[in-house]
Formats: sequence, structure tokens, C-alpha cells
Amino acid sequence: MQEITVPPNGRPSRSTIRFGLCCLFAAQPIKFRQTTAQALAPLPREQQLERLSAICQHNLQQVSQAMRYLVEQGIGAFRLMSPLFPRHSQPQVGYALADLPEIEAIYHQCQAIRHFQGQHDLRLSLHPDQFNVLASPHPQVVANTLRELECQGELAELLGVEVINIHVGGAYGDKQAAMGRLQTNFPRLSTRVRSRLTLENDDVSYTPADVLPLCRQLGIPFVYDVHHHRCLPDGLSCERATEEWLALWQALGREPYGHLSSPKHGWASAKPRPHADYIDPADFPDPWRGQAITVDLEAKAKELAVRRLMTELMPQSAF
DNA sequence: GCATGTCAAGTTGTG
DNA sequence: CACAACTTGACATGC
Repeated sequence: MQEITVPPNGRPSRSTIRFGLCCLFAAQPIKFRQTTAQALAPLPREQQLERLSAICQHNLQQVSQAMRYLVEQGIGAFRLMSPLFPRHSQPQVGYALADLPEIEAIYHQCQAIRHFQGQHDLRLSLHPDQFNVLASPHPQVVANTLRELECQGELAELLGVEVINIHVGGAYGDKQAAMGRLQTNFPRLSTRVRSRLTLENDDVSYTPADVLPLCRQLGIPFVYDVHHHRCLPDGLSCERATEEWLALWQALGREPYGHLSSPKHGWASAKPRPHADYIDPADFPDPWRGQAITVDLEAKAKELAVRRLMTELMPQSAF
């Protein structure tokens, strides 16, 4: 294992802003593996588990490499791929971790990751995908969501992941009713999931003005995606939303988590939603300057985008 | 090798 | 009404 040297390039080791990378790498040779239920289905159970076990080990090894790189670069947060353990909760080919043939090695890898994360103050998060809808009126959808979130919670505990972030989901023509269903379903989650769960504003239905009160009622933090807020504005200014966002996390004694990205086709385009390769420093919200927060950067150029924004913003005294 | 269609799952808006 | 977009490609198949 390489010796970690922080800071690189003579820059200060920590700004008050902690920047985060999402899931993947553009240039670094760090790749995650996957498999599909269809590919597994024809195999005997034993072979399915062998294959899954190998993929899990590969992915954990890649996480270790990713974390070492991030620490070297002064990048303080990392969003893990949600299918790190592929098909974990899938009804037909899903599995309990204890069933994997190499489970001892896997636990050992997890422990090493958790230890490294703690040693280097690297903040880990998970962002289970769009199929997880606690506000759905369909019991089956909610049941699938609960099952998947519990798998994510198990993973989070093993790896030292602090945040499991999801969206509220669909509106079904009545946002208040949908948010009520989410509140009803929330207590059905285990403590290990509830203690990590956060809700994020999206760009089609739920704005910060919707999600902030919901989070307050549930006693969980709000992840502020400022790009979504710009795509789907509400009565709240960025300043106001930022104040409430920070207050919520501070009340819980935790460091605020936000998301930032730039529009691929510019703000004037008809569709500002798709993410650009890099972050335009002008898109960094003024009210966020100087705050002790974590900002995940959603940019196609991945680690290159994080490094570029950090170099562009660091020299300024505001950081 | 390389190109291409497919992958568990939900919901919404667009063409 | 089919399909892309969403945090994001990688896998599996066929040539």
C-alpha cells in the first residue's frame, strides 16, 4: 500500500468545503463490475454465488483503490455505486451475504474500508436508485423499496457509510398525500437505515420547500441539490434554502451534504437538466462559500471535474 | 476484437 | 402511446 501524502501540490490540505466524487472514474483505472439476474438465472445456485462473491470482492477492492486516490487528491467524500453488491435484494437470484463462499474475505475487506474511511475522515454515501419509492401507493413497490434499503443499510454498516440518500419519488397528483405515505412507511425501516437516511429535492416534483418540512418532521437531514432547485424553483431563494438546509444538519450535529452540477447545454437552453462534463465555477452558490459542508459534484468528467473545480476555487480566499 | 441490444425494479415529461 | 431521462455504464451476445 502506498504512503498517503496530503496535501498535493502544496495546496492547503482542507478547505472548509469538502468536495465529493460520485461513483465512477473517468481517467483512473478503477472499474466496477456488474451482473444481471438473467445471466445468473441459468446457473446452478453454487455457481451463482461463486460469481457474485467474485464480483463483490472485485468491487470492494476497487473501492479501496478509489479511497486511496481520493485521499491523495484531497477529495473528502465518495458516493458508492449502489449496485456494489449486485442483485443483492433481487427476488430470484438475491442472496444473504453469509451465503457467499468468500464471505470471510469480504468481511475482512469491508472492515479494512471502514477503518481507512475513519482514519482519513473520508465521507461515504449511497444513493439507491430511482426504483426506491417510499411514497408509492403500490404496496409491492414499497415492499421492494424496504427490502433494497435494508440491503443498502447492511452494506452501509459494514463499510462505514454515513448517508443513504433517496428522493421522495412520484407525486401521483397529490404531493401531500404522497409525503404522508412516506411518513407512514418510514418507521418500517430498521434503525440502521433510518439513522442514515436523507431526502433530496428533485427536478420534477419535490422542491426544497416540500422536502425541508418533511425532513424536519421525520428528524432526518435534507440533501440540497442546488442544480435541481435551479431547474425546479419554488418560493425559496438559494440563500433561504441554504439557511434551512444548514440548520437542519447542524441541529443533528452533522456536516451538511449538498449536490452541485452544471447544465450540459447552458442555463438558457430548453433543457438545462443534463449534466455537463465539468462544473462551471460560476454555478457554485455564493451562500455556500466558507461553509463547512460536503458538496458532491455530479459531472461526467468525474474525478477530473472535482480536481478542476478544487483548483479553480481553492486560491480564492473565501475558501 | 468489436459492435450492439439489454439490464429487476418507478415515475414523469416529451416526441 | 412509446420511450428517454434520472446519479451512472457494463454485461452478454453475435459477428
